Amino acid sequence: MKETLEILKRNSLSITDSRKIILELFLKTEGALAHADIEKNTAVNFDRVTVYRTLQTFTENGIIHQIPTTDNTILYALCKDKCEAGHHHDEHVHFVCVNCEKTVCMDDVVVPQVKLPKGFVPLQSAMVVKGTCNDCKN
Amino acid sequence: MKETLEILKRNSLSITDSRKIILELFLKTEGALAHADIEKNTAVNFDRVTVYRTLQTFTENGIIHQIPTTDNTILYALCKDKCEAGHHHDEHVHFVCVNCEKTVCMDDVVVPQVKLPKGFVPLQSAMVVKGTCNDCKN
DNA sequence: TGGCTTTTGCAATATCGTTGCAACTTTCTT
DNA sequence: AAGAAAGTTGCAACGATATTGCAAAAGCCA
Repeated sequence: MKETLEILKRNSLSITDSRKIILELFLKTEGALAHADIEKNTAVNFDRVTVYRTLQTFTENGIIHQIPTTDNTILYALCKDKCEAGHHHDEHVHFVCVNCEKTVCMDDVVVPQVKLPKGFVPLQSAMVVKGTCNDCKN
Repeated sequence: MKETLEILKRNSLSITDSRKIILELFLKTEGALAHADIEKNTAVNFDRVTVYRTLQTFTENGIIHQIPTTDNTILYALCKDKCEAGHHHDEHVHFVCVNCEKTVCMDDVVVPQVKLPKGFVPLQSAMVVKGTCNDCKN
């Protein structure tokens, strides 16, 4: 995939199998991925450590971002245009479906500003909405 | 502490040492607590398993709620009046200080509604704001 | 108080994430 | 294109975190 290489080059990262394959997995996945999802993926069979380090590298370079969860896992999702420019924001809403358990990024839904008590200075906001997704609304 | 017993009774929970002491810890703590914080607390020295099970019981009964994080831990904080009535919402904003690393509940700051794409039905929202807190603003 | 129910703590196990190090790949230089 | 330098991978070991079964202990109710 051409886009994969472009992204890696743009971030001055060595082109390696694990990076290519894991990045492609993100590119063709709609929702967010947990570390376990990547390991489970049959086509990919890298060492756990490699997956951790790859995710860390991608996060540091603003290629993916982390999504907060309450179940003691970290989810990762691709950053869209804004992030890739280097200015790393993940200020869009994340949606977790209570039925199919998928997490998707709503890139078009911006996290609204809230008015904080005196003395609190906001730097970054994250928002996670739980509910029923598009595919499960029946 | 009288309030401790009231809360346990209201939820039809047996009065045990661990529940009393852990609940009191929440009542006298301003910010959120991680499992580790409770174990570290010198006055409390229960088995890890007991702490896990106590937190689980409290969560199920709407006494405390979980706060999503990106660092692979779960934070717990007391639910205020609204939750205790049985109708479990944790629809207030959580603030994480990037300096002192404390997490506090902003019970007065309500998570705003966002407009979701067609087909997505929201049930519950969580919002975490990172920044500098009241005590660290210097 | 006595008996039933619930909770606790121990032990064992599973999962998750990190670090050091040697072997290997990629990239750079000429 | 070949060798050197730099970066990456995989293994092994470790540490932290979380879960389950079961016997002992504590709480609850009559």
